[in-house]
Amino acid sequence: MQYKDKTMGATKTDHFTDNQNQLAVLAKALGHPARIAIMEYLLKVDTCICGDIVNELPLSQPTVSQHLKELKNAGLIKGSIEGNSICYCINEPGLEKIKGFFEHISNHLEKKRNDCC
Amino acid sequence: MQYKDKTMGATKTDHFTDNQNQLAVLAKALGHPARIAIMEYLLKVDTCICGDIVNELPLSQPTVSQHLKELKNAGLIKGSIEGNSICYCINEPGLEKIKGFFEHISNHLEKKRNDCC
DNA sequence: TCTTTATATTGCAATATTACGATATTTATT
DNA sequence: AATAAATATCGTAATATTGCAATATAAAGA
Repeated sequence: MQYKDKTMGATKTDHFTDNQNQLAVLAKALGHPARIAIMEYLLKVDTCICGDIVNELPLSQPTVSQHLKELKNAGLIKGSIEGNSICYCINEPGLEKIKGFFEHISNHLEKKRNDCC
Repeated sequence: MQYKDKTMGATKTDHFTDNQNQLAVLAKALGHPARIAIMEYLLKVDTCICGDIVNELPLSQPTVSQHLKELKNAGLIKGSIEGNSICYCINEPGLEKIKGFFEHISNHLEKKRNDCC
C-alpha cells in the first residue's frame, strides 16, 4: 500500500489530482465482491452490527478482517469497540463522495446526449 | 484476469452473487486514478472523442490503451472505429448500474439512521 | 486467574495489476 | 505500393492484492 510512484508496477498517483486519487481509492475499496457483500450486509441489518460479519462471508476470519480494514481505511465504514466485539457501520461521508461522482456524470450525460458510438 | 478460485491469491468470485461480482467489477474498473481521469475527460469533452485521450494522460500509449480496455471490458465506456482512430464515450448502462448501487445504499441510510458508532 | 470469545497481525504463497519498450496491426494518405 | 498516424498486443519487471494458517491481543465471564 505504498503508491510512491518510484518504479514500474506502482500506480502513478502523483500525476493525478487529489480528487481523482480519492475517488479511485473509494472505488478500489469496493472493487471486491466480499467488500460489496460487507456493505450490503451492513445495510441489511439496519443498524450497526457487532460481530457476525465473519459468519456471513465465505472467507476466513483473517481475510474478512483484512477486507474490513480496507473499507475502513478508504472511509466507507467505521467501527468502534463495543465491549467484546467491534461495532461496524457505514460511514456516510465516504459513501456520499463516491455517490456524488456518479451523479455528476449521470447528470451531465442527461443534458448532453452522446449518441455517436 | 482469471478469477477461477483455484488456489491462493485469486478472488473467490464463486462464493458471491452475480450482482456482487458485477458491482465489484465496475468499482474495480474505476479503482485507478487514470481511469477516473478518463471518465472525467470523456464527460468534459461533451461528445464522444476520437483520439486525444493518450495526450491527456501522463502515461504512455500502451498503458492508456490498457486502461481503456479495462473500462471497456467493465462496460463503463464503449468505443467504435472511426476511420483512422477510435471514438470512445461513456456507456450509460454500466454507469447506471453502479450509480444505482450507491443510491440504494444512500436511500436506505436516509430512512434508518445508524448513529451508534 | 484462567478460559473463552472476538478481532487483529504476521508471514508467506499464489495471483493480479501497473507500466512501458518494442512490435504488430489497421486505416488514411500520398 | 509505400508511408504515416493511431491504436493494440506482447513481453517483462516491479509492485499490489488475495487468502489463510499460525499467532497475538484484548475484553468478558467463570
